[in-house]
Amino acid sequence: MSAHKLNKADVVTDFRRAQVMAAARERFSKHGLAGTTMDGIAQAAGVAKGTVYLYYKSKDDIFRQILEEDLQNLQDDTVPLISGPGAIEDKLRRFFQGALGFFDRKRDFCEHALFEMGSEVRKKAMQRFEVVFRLQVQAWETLLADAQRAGQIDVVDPHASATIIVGTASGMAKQRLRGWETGPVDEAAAQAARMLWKGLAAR
Amino acid sequence: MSAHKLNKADVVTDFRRAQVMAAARERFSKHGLAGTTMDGIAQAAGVAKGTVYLYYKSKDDIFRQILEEDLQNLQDDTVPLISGPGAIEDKLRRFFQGALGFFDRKRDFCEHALFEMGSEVRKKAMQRFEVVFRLQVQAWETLLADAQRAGQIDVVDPHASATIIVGTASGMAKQRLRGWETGPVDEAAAQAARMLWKGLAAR
Amino acid sequence: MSAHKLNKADVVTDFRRAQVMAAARERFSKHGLAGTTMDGIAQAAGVAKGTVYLYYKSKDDIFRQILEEDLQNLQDDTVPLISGPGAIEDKLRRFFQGALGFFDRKRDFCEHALFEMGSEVRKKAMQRFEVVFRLQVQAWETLLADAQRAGQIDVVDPHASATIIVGTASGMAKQRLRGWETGPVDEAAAQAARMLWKGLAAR
Amino acid sequence: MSAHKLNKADVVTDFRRAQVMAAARERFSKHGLAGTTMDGIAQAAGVAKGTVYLYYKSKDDIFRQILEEDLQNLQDDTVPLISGPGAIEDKLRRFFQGALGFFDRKRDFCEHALFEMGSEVRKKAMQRFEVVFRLQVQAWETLLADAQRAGQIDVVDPHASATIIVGTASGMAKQRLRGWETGPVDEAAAQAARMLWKGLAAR
DNA sequence: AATGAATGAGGATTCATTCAT
DNA sequence: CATGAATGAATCCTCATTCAT
Repeated sequence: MSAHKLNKADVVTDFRRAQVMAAARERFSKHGLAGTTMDGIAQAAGVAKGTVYLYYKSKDDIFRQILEEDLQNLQDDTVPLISGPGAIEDKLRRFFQGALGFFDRKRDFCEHALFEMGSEVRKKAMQRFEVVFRLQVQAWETLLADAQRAGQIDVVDPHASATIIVGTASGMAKQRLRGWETGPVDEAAAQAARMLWKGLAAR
Repeated sequence: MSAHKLNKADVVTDFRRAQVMAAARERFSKHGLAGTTMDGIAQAAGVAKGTVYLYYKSKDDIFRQILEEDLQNLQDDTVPLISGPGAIEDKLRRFFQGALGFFDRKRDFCEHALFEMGSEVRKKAMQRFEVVFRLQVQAWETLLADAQRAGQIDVVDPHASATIIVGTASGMAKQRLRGWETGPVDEAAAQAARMLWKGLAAR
Repeated sequence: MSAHKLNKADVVTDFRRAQVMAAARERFSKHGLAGTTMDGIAQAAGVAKGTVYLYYKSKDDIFRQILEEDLQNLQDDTVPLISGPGAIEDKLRRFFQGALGFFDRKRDFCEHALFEMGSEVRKKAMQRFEVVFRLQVQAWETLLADAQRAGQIDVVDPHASATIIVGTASGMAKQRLRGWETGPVDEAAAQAARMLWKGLAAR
Repeated sequence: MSAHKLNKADVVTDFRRAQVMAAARERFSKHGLAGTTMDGIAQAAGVAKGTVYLYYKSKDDIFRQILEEDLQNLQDDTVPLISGPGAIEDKLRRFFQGALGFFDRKRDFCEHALFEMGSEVRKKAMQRFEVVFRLQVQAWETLLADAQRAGQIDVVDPHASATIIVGTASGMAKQRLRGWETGPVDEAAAQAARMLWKGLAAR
């Protein structure tokens, strides 16, 4: 009875939070963390500056929450499929699609935000980032070790290979983030997957 | 013997510039661009605030010069060896060594600095970064195309492969930058080189 | 009754602007443009430094607005009466009253401010000043030329005479500004008017 | 033996002082008091900054001395001729020539400097200015009173008339200083003299 | 005497945060 | 709940002056 009952106050609260978050995302994307002002966020959100503080403790608080949301998305877009069903080569391709696609979508925000925070915030953010990274590596490592035992591939060091896979995805994502490579995500993902698969499968 | 005769003033100037730059590097590494104050730099350098301005025009100026120095190093550490003599597999290994080693050495500074600048500075820095990136990709692409023609390897798309090589190096560097992977540089480089080489050489 | 209905915000804004402007006027008068600090203005206005910036963009902005207000006053006090109705001798007297009286009232501010601004501001201010000057000369010139045609006076060069009238007023104003002459405005105006009138009317 | 014997040190000292003063005059003219830096003066003088301090105590000191020199010139150009021999109308003309010509020559410097100083310096400068002013008025007043007694003219109040004469000169000088009037000095002086003379001589 | 590197006080401006309405 | 005026700490940069060489 209570779990799904949202009273008007809750609805308004959710709406305001989303409204502010969207505005903040836009400003962070355009001007970076330091370059974004609470005035700017409030203005973009169409509310008064004081109102922002009703929903978020501070500028850092907003930033942290945007980051958390995005990293959760990245995790969801890349980790589950590794341990799911399917051929390894296929998973490789879909993994690259997920990672590259994510950063393609978040381009503007990531360009500024991922590395621009004060030491406190950055530490937290990096810890959260590390979680996603480790989950990705772990999932690949498990998969590769299993495949190795099953004689499907011949890798000496599953962990190192997993690290390389994840590193490649992240490095390619950065290139696309900067606009240095601009081809379609699917094609880039396919080529990376093919090349790494050959590297893994070759005797 | 006379061409490089430095008078005392020059020596002092060089010394001060280095002194300030070292101090700035330390502060940028610890606190990021926005978090570093000119007061802090001056204090760390053991000089008065005004003295810093005798050697650098502004905070951004210091930052830019550190960046330029570092990126030139990165370029020197990675590009020439690709077009130099040697076997491809060997070059792959040395390329990864250069890139990973560079970021290992610059860890603290890079952690903050590479992406944290105001939009003006960032734009410039990114352009400079892009130059190094393109030089790396270009060198690999040429090498791969040549090897392809010589029948040494079988790559469908030299540009895509070059991009993947460079992306892998950068992605692995970031992992090490963050401290998520900490093994010896040479080993990581060797494994990445071996895997990519198999991916390239496999029929 | 409704057209000029001011809501409370407007009233407060007007009050603050006036409050800051009055404080600034006082400081500029006492310490000149360069010698006046925003801290000083804020303190004199009894508000925080940041508050000053809510109402004026910069120190120069405040200065410019004070100047504009004063110059508009000077213009209103001297130009209209010249082309209005009345005898020339009477207009001369009232013109001197207007000009001398104006500077008597603004003594402190003018003492510093009229000439003390940075080259940018000064240029603008001088252009505005020139406008008032030209309006005064023009008005006198027209009047004298008309009177000449009507045979009331005998001036060879209406422009030169107009320039002398305006110059005399400004020169006498400066003397009073500096406190070098201190008699009543009306008397000084009357004497100048009488002397110039004799100079104009004499055959 | 000692009065006219300048040893080498004195010559150098005089040379340096003049060198610095000329440089300072140029900078003050171009950039105003606040806008002129000791660096700029030293550079323009072709000496090191420290050297400037060997010859002048401070920036204000330089400024004061330039001012003193100029005001002495103004005095010499205007006061003696009033009490010298000649017809009043002629003296009027030469007085205007002296005053207007002086400011024509010093245009650049005066434009900035006369009113731009900090309260201490200004006070001193204005006192010195007042001396010249009073000398001018006094000289005219004496002359007019004498002429009055001699029945040459008919002025009710010699002091007021003297004040007007001096005020007119100063006001016209300012107009020319600003570039609002640009005709030849002699012509402007002649016209002003003629008009004031008619004002004085008319019954 | 001459130098110019070093100093550091001083000032304009920004902006996250608070709080009275 | 919402507002936005007010705050003032924080920071970059300038430049007159000093002093060791």
